[in-house]
Amino acid sequence: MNIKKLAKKLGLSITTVSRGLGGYSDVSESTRERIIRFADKYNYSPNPNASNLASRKTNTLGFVIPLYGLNSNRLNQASFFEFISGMSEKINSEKIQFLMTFANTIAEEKEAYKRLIDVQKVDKIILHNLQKNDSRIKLLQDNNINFVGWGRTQGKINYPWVDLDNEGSVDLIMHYLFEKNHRKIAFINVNEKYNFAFQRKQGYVKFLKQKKIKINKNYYVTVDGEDPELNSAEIKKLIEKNSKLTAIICSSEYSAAGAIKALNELNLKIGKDISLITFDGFVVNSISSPSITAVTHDRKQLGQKAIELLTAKKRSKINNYLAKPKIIERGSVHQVV
Amino acid sequence: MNIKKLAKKLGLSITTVSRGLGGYSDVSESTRERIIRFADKYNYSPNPNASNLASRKTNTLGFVIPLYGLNSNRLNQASFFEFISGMSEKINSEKIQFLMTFANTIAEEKEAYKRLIDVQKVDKIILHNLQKNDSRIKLLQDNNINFVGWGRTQGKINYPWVDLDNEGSVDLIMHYLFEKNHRKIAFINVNEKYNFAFQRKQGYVKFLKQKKIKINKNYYVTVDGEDPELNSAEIKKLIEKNSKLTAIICSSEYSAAGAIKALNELNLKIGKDISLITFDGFVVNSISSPSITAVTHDRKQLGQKAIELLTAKKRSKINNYLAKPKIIERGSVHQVV
DNA sequence: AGGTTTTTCCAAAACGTTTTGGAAACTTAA
DNA sequence: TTAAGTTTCCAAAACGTTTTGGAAAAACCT
Repeated sequence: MNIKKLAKKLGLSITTVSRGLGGYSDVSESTRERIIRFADKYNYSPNPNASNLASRKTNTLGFVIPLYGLNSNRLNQASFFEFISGMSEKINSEKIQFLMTFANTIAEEKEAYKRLIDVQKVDKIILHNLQKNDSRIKLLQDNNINFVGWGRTQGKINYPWVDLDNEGSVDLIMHYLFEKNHRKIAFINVNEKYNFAFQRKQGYVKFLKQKKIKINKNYYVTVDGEDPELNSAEIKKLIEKNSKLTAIICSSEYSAAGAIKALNELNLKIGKDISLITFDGFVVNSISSPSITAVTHDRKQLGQKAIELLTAKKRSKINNYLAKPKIIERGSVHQVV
Repeated sequence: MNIKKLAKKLGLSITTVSRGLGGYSDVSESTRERIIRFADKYNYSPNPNASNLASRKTNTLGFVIPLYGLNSNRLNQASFFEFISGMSEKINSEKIQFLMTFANTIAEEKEAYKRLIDVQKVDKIILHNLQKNDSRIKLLQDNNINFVGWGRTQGKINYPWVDLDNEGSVDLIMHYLFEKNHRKIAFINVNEKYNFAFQRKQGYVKFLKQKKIKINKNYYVTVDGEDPELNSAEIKKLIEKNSKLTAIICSSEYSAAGAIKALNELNLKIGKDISLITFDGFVVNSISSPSITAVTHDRKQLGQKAIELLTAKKRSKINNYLAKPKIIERGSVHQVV
């Protein structure tokens, strides 16, 4: 079934059928309804290749998943599912094609974006894991690609984005811990080249400054996900060195896992001898006992918003969305006496 | 840049350029090289929409990820990444478009397949989570879709597939445990409607029969991923009831997590008081201390093989691939004295 | 040299849409 | 009643490829 046959069955021109389905005002309401009824009946739906070709668009959204660095560890990959499945829902209601691709190295990632643009001819992209100064933005703008960032940069460039409230999250956590009388709080962050990590550090630093507490450099460390053994060891060292520590904040699933392991090995009871609070905790909380208190964002909604911004017709003033952090209390944070 | 402009620059016809890039024998080697050189120079790559339209193919591969039942739990979603990233590598070298979609319910999943076929016009599909008798196979065959199954059914239908060696894996585990003098071995499986779960049970049953050990029905239980609390509770009950148990096999990340939690709560030391061995263990092993011994398959390779079978030109006799299971020893299995 | 085969190229049709620039039919205004 | 405007439709061009059915040129025989 194609538009030609359908037009014949309807006794209409191809043009009218096309415009009718497209919802244009130059076809009367009554015939439009008839067209849609027939399209339904004969299970017609326009060939996307022909449609895209004719309309000089591709209507295709590209998404690159990096599997190196931070995301080389499976624990940290969990959050993608949430985000992507959020996007997916919105994508299905628009008529967008969703193209996903993986990259095992930085080189591959760059290659992947080029491929998406040059070969696959995507005209939309969701950019993520933004660096402080991200060269990809220029690439996309130069190629006139409609994009939304999942994350912000530090540059002055104005572009639509959605993001977690990274600074706010840490602030929220710090307030929460402070109320439970924690004062010696370690923060295990990820590499600050990721802007979200930098923002989280800002939250930590600003809170302490505001409370006029001198920052103890031994309490702050960054770990990447690349070497699992190193991770746990690093954290263990941190805890051993700083015996007065009462709480640990983890910026990734991966470091939370490392922390749990380290604390177990040091025979410190989580939620009793020492407190642990993590970002996300998608995975770790279903394993550890007690479950781990976490700060989370609705990542599914974040994915939905990203698509909304991407497909918004009028470039309205509000071209971004900041998710609200929420603390989910479980059993891993105790009151200091 | 398009083929017309490129042809002009080359002083050749559009046909020759197209056929040259397509590697047809009716363009001489020397001009073909020239064409490719020019294509490279002017960064030309054919518009996939036009190309697919003209060649009456879509060259698009569809993949549906279910997020309900077994896969509603994030722990169990980890294995998808491996498989998909394996596919991805092969997909990039062929010129296939990869379309992914999510489904939160069975109804949505059925809808998703229909959508892929009717609307998105995919002509290739990787089918997975196969049921014992899977109605989707007929749907795909009726619609003349080229597909490869990740998993087998019980029907007699001949179709290309890749799969884990489910029966063999359990057999391998049982031998392994047996050699360490385990005799009271529980098996926490997932719902047997999934054929892979059924196959794993077969492995368990057959081994015990072969060893002439009567099957203790209390030692076998299935848990889905839908209710986290239930999961851990169920497993706890199983352990409490059967105090002679020396080892537990878990058929999913999720039940392994439940088991770890249950054992912790019962104050049983893993790898000392009781042994634990799990399928995959992608996630759990990086958290638990001691790490969990696991049986694994190379899922990345599985994804690669799936694409290989999908794109194989000649339907050769060998249209399937069974991955080899491997036990990765960590610290969670002890010797029974 | 003349005929035959092989190699190398190309013009034109086709794929299934969308969009442009009217034209016909119907309404409204004077 | 007629001119002007509005509504509703459509023919034809365009999008960028692939493929078909030759034709010209070159190579090979005898």
